[in-house]
Amino acid sequence: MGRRASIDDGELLDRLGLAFRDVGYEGATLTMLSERAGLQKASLYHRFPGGKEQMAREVLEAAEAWLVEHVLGPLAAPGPPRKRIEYMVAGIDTFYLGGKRACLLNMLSTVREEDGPFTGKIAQMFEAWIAALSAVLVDAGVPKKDVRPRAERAIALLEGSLVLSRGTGTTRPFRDFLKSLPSELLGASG
Amino acid sequence: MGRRASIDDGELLDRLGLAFRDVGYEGATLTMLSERAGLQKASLYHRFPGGKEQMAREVLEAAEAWLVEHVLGPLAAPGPPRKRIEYMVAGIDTFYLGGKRACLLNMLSTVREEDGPFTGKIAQMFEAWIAALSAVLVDAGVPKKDVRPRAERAIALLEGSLVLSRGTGTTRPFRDFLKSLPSELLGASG
DNA sequence: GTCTATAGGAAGATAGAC
DNA sequence: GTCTATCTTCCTATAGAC
Repeated sequence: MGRRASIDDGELLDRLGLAFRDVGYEGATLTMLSERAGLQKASLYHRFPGGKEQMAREVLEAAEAWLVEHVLGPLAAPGPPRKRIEYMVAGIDTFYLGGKRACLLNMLSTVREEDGPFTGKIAQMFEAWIAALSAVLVDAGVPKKDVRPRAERAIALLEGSLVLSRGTGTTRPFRDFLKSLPSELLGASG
Repeated sequence: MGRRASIDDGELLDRLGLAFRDVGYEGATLTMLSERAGLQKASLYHRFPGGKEQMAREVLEAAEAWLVEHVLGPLAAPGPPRKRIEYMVAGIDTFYLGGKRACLLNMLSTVREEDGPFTGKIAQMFEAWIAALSAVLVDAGVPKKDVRPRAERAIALLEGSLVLSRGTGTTRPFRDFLKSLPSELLGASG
């Protein structure tokens, strides 16, 4: 066994994730990642032999695990649809720091090549989220043909409100979106 | 007078703009910009002594001019609100190539520093767009308190549908958004 | 496991001929 | 105005001590 790590894997991936979400994949330099992680570059390479790409991949996988546990899981749990959605809303608020942090899926879509190393996983995560929302809407008795469009619209509003919050320098678009999300999903009467 | 340019300024800014929208500011290398422009690096520097940052700034200014002419102008023109909105929809469809191209405002928000060189202009363009939409909604008789939120929501949906289209590898979210936009703005009865 | 130091290469930017 | 060739800086990645 080697020496104890000065920072545990979860905290490390958190910090790297915040960095990628601030400046994107290409914008994140090893020097910056090293500073935000509190580790020297060589130490990062010790933990991520695959370099920056591996860091981003593991960050994305950690985000996926988070999504499953705090969003997809609760959405699929038993209970009234409204409660499940409210639970998701709380999770989203935490994850995006009230609108102060961008979405990793958006920031990692900017990678150079046509089909970057994250394209597949990103599409998969969007699909899983939309599917989980759709299931709740079905349970809530939303008409079949409205289900998928409404779920997609909710995700688009989430992404867009984050873009707009970032672009205008205020978190209000995101906060307004979160407040309206339950009725957005369940219907204006909600 | 020097020699004739092998490509006019408008076309040049178009090509650079498409490049930035594909891979973002940090992701766009001078080599790539040179290839997509059809000019050598030194030629780009001749036209943009300020380098990559100046290129992006001028691209952003060109986008602003486009926005004013094809979106804000028509929105402010006389005529029935629905017609003005339909005109804007056509403009948006063209500009984003039916959902195949990302939004410059989103892609340039990823710049390194807290307050990057484009932050101010980006906020300004978002604000101008929201204001122009708000004016139309007022003309359409939308209740005062609903106007601004609804305009903001439309812009968020635009941005988000582009993110989702890019992330899932299909233009359907964007196309669905465009189709629903008029009634989104004018009310479900629209 | 973390560090300092450095290699190797790509990126932004410039010089000077045509 | 555009080009080829080059410079310099920054970035990714590695070597090797502790």
